[in-house]
Amino acid sequence: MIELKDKLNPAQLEAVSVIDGPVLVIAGAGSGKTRVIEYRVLNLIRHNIAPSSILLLTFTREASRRMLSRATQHDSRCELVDGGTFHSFAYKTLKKYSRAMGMAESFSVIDENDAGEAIQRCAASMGLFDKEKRFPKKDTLRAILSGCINRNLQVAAILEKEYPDFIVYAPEIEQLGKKYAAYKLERNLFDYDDLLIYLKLLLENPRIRQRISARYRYVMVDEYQDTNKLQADIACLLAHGHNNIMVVGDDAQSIYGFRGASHENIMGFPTRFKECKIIKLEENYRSSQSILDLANSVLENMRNKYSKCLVSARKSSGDKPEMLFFNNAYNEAEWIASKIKELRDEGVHLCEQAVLFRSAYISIPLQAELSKRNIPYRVFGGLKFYETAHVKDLLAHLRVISNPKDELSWLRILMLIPGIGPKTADKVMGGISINARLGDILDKSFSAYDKNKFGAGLGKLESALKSASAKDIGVGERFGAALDYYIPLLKEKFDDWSLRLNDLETLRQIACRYDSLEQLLADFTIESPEAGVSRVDPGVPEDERPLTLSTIHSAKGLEWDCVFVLGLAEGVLPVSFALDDESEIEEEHRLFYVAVTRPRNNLFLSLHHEASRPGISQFNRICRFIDSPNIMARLNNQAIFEPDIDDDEIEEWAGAGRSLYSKKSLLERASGYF
DNA sequence: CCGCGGAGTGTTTTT
DNA sequence: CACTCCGCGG
Repeated sequence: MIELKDKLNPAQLEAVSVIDGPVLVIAGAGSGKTRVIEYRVLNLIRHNIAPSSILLLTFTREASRRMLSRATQHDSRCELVDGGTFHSFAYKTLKKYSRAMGMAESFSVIDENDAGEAIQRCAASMGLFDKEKRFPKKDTLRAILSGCINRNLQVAAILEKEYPDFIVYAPEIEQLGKKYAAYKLERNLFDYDDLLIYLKLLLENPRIRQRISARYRYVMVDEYQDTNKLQADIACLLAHGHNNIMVVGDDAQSIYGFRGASHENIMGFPTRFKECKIIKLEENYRSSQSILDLANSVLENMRNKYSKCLVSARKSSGDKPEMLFFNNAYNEAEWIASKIKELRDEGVHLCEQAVLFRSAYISIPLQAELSKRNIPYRVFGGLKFYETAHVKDLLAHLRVISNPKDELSWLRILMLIPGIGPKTADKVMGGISINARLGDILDKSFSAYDKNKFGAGLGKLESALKSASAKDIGVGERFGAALDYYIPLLKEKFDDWSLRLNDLETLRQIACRYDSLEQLLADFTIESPEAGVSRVDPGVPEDERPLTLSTIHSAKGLEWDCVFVLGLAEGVLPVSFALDDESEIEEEHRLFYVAVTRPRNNLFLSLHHEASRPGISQFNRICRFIDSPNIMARLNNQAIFEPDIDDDEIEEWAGAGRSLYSKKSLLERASGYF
């Protein structure tokens, strides 16, 4: 039996030992936050609290899985703890109470793309695009409406702040929001925001709330600094009956402001729960003192003063972080790839190294270089597997089986049929009464078009959907039926169909593991699996696991021995869109802080002079968060890499379409004299 | 009315 | 580059 006091420092032990009542844990980077949650779960269970009455809400499913699997190693009962993201918890709970709420029993969760599509249809039906051609586009409309919900603001307030050009359209956009809400309800569609809205609504009913909070007697929320108003309300409602709520977070690591996260949540927690115990964890177990010195200097430079100073628990000060400058993205990629190899040869496994960046596109030259050198890697963040066209196409066929009212998926699959475009799809859709059952739709609505030129295509779809929706077959078989039908269309639609077919085969393997089609579809939207790799397989030995490439956002809460942060130039980090807004710059600054606090031993910061992409301006100045004396003093080597190149190499560059400067940057420089 | 090709536009971070 | 929008030929 593990003695908690042997494993924890006094502050951690205090947090872990609390059984009842509200607790706020302010946990600096690397201060053992994960450890606190892990042992607190264990401690609760040792006090004979039923594991199933503990609820652990985290930001990613991966995070909750990680914490629970560690706790489970100490005590197998920990496996029964309920956990997940706010969105997945909302889905699960709403599913259970949907009838009580007066909604359909089964519903589909739609992603942002589909949400945009739905909004466009609503706006079009209201004639909003006819009157004014300057009316915002669907993605902007979606962002505005979602902003209202996640930031708890009126349409006019969002417009004023973010889209001043569109202020005149406030009344129309408000109407659109109502129309869109009705559209989704009629068709059993929930977008990400609806999951939270309706969960909150559910919890506002006293009887249901009592029931749910009796079920979850102990609530824990990780990364509380990144919750928005709606999520904080949900957490508080859950704790309403018993006040047994522990929230853990670090205001200096708040990086989801764009999604409505508000530091007021974590700051206001003691006001919301008057008896709340506040525990601060400041001792850092992760990084060497040299890295922490840098991190502390970063904190010092922030406008918002975070009362924090990380102290290393480790003895040696370690290597100073390095700052590297490169002429172009290719030099940078080459250098990093060879350094990674070098470190691996010195015994740092690839899985103990990571490369972090602000935006996914920054990593593309590096990905090419890694592939060239046969260094295996995994990419987190950026484009999602389930968002690719072929995956969405295939899933749409399954979605209409699961929810025949899903107009968006119907339109998608109808338009795949040769000869059917938007107009015809709409017409066929009109024949599909939104109250109809799948069998009726297939039997009645489709046969009307037998004589049309696309009748044969429709017929094939009909029989495919019939076999995919047959009774008493497994999810894998349904998937297979849809895939058989889709393959010819896939080949027709994409030149690179064989790669895409591979993806779909992988997907089929995943589908086979599910008992419920609805759950499969929900998981894909709410907790997207990574491309190809479902999870880190514990069977794979450490030295064969791949390198991690990740956005800084997706790297939150994780750590590695050795971390590279690339693209540290103005306009990349901080991103160009943030440059004229002080609070957004602050968030970029915190993002930089998150990045530098990931490594245990080695940190390499780098930038290249030319970020050339069509349509994007050039960024040549070093990131402002580094460009200050107290930061520079913490960095080593500041070497400027301008490797000698010979004529052959210049030839090679020209052949590969590379150049030192883009046309645009040449022009900028030339005109800079005037 | 479909679907193709060309022009034009705007590029973040995540559930 | 990737995506949308527009105009034209079939």
